[in-house]
Amino acid sequence: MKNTYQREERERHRRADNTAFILQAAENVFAQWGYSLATMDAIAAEAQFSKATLYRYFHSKKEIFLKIILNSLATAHRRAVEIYEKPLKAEDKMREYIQLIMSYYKQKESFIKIIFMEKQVLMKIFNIDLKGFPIKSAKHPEIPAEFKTKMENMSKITNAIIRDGIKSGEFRNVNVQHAGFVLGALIRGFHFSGPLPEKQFTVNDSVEIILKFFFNGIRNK
Amino acid sequence: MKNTYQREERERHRRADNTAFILQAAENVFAQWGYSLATMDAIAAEAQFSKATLYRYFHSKKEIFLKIILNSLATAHRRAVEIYEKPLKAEDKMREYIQLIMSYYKQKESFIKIIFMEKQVLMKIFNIDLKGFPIKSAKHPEIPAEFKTKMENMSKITNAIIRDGIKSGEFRNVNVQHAGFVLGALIRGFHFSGPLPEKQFTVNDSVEIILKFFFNGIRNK
Amino acid sequence: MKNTYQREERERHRRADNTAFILQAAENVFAQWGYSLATMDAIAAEAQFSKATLYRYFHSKKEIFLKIILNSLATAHRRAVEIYEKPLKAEDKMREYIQLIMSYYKQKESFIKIIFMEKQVLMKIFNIDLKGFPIKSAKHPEIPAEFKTKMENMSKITNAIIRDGIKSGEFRNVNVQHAGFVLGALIRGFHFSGPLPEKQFTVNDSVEIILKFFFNGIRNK
Amino acid sequence: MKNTYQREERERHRRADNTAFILQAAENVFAQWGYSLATMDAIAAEAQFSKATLYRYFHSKKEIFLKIILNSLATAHRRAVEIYEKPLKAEDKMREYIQLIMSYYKQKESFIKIIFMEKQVLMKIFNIDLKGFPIKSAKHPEIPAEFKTKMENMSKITNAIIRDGIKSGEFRNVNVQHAGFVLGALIRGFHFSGPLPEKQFTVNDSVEIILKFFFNGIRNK
DNA sequence: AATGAATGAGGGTTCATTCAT
DNA sequence: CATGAATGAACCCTCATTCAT
Repeated sequence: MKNTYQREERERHRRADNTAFILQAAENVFAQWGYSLATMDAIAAEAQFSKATLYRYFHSKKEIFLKIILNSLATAHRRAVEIYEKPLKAEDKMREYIQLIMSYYKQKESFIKIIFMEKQVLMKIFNIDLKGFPIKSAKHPEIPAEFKTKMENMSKITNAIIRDGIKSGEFRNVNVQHAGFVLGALIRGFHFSGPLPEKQFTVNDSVEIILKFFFNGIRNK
Repeated sequence: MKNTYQREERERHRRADNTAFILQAAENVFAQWGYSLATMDAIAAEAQFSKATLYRYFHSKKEIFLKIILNSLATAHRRAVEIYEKPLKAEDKMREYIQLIMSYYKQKESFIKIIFMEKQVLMKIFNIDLKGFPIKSAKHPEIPAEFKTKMENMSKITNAIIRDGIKSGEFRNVNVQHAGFVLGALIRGFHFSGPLPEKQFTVNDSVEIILKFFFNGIRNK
Repeated sequence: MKNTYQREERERHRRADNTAFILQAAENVFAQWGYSLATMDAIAAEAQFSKATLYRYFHSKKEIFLKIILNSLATAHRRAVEIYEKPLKAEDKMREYIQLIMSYYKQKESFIKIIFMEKQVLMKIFNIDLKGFPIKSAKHPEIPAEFKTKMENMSKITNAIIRDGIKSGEFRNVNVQHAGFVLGALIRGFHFSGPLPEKQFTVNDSVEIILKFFFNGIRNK
Repeated sequence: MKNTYQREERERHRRADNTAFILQAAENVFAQWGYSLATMDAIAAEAQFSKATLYRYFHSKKEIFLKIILNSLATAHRRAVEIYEKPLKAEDKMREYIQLIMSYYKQKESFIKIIFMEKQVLMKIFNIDLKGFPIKSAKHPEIPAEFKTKMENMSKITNAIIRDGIKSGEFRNVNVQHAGFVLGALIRGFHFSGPLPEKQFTVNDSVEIILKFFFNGIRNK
């Protein structure tokens, strides 16, 4: 009896391990090639598994991609909350927050791209066709909601940091929504800096530049 | 209904330049699907031409894409120069410039996204393989240079406006390179605002928000 | 352990078998249609595989064709050497040699025809463009050399037989190069007898007729 | 009245001229590329006509090819008859005949190839499918007969020359059918000498070598 | 459980042929 | 008559997915 239980336990562990391992391999491949150009062959090779084995752990390429995005968002969100709860003044929270997001973007390159690409592409991945009808038996119909919630929560944290900064007198009494959006835009814009290799700042440099300008502006007083 | 309208549209172009028409159709498709997911079938359908006909006007999918990028850049660059040469003070030049770029991004739909997000694809299109060696008899060998130049010129204009503003005392003595990059990032970031439909600002609102924060910062003095 | 080994062995066999099987099917199709008119669909149908499966075994149509040519030449060459090394007088060696080549031509159906008739195609297959410059990253760059060598070796054997016959006094002191070429031409000419169904000799009849005329000529002395 | 007649005459002339001109252009293209690789675009370019115009003079690529073959055969046949009727001794007739055929082969390269290619390919061109049923409305159902007759007539002339030579005592009393076939094979074999560029004899050299060996054989007496 | 083998459904591209002026 | 424009049908090849062991 105990034997059986242990065996199952072991199995479950192995399965979980393999799942994580494959996801990591897939992440590498997606990061290098983007979604369309990444092939299951490449993922299988990276994971040192056979292609068919991937299908024992995931239903489809889409599902793998989805899992990675959601895992990824969950992690980022968790860390953002941790930062928010630290006993720091707003400026320092914001510094850490920007640092987090920028590293996150850098690390999760390809997914971030897809997220910010056109809705339709994301929806294609989500098995939803463009007229609004689900394509055949959509296997993950509610997932976009989960995705959406996670995304919104991230921006709520940004806004909260700013609001606290205003309350504490560190920041001017700016429109919080606007300021939050501007900060998000700055980070996004720094990340998606185009195909030209010049002007590549390190994460730390980026953070300081963003902060300097976001705090001070350029106007001469 | 849309069909009929498009057919008529095409009729009107009868003896005129189908090239432009196809490019526009392709632009729509690319904007919606990105490069890899866009098919020649889809482009043909959008243009109301047969797939084979596309090949009367362009050698390949790559070439179509390339033409769109370059046309697009050329137009934007021309307008940017016009603005720069207007006799305005820096703040107003900057306002017009931001307005131009934002409308341009909006008009070219999310097509611009591909430039900023699908580096791999872009390199494939430019006949450059990912290990850095050019592949076979590239039919557009100098085009990356042209592309690069255009892109750089755009950022030179941004920098020039800022530099002039500093000289005239309108702006603080900030690092011009950094300021230029921050401004570009702001614009890009505003445009690539992700799949969530909330917080969609009009172009004019966007411009004012960008200006306000870029000029003043959020720090309380 | 032994089981595993045997399984692997079996697998290896099956793979080799399939490869051979596909090559045979392709040979039939090429023989019937020539290179350009032969389609991968036809080869797949002949081999009772799906078209996609062919690409598990070969990279391209070119490669299939190439493999067939080289296999074919290698076999013929091996047999020709065997004959040459037999302890026979020149006339009998020549008889066997002619018989070999004719059966070989017959067995390889009119596939051989492509070698002798579709030079342009052959050069395309060898990744050599028609103006004489090699195209892109040729995957079989040395193969033409291998091919050429094999072809030349065949004619060297012909010449050797004739030279030996002259030395032994069986043949007149003719120009060896010319005689060898004439013999080769006779065999080719017998094989490529045109679309008219008449005058089809059996291999044996062909051999005897060739020998009779090649030895005696038609002049009255 | 006379005007009308002249106009028609002129028209007829021009049409005939254009036809001939296109045929010549097509011949050049076929000669260089073979049947499959030759495109209507290439023929149109060579003829300096538009592609559509070709279709005013011929129904299809096939028909063009067919016309060329038949014209070509007719010409060759006519010249062969002329030679046969010359008051020469058999050896000289044969020399001229071989010369004619070899030059003809050289000049009509690609067609000769097709003629000696597999029956099925030729039949495909003749609009006859492989099960023996004509494909749709075969536009030239009897043409193969015309073709066949011409081919047979050529070999009849060969045989006649040999037969006359035997009668006059110039040649030994060989089997005429065989000798004729051997001669034909020699010529074909010389022509289809494979993809290796070596051993390319001029027509005149070829003729002399063929004659020498065909007359004398290689046996030491 | 794991995997090598197999494939259906497309992808971009070409070309003989027809259409419309 | 001549032709530029248009296209359907096919071609070679790829890849996410399923099958069979």
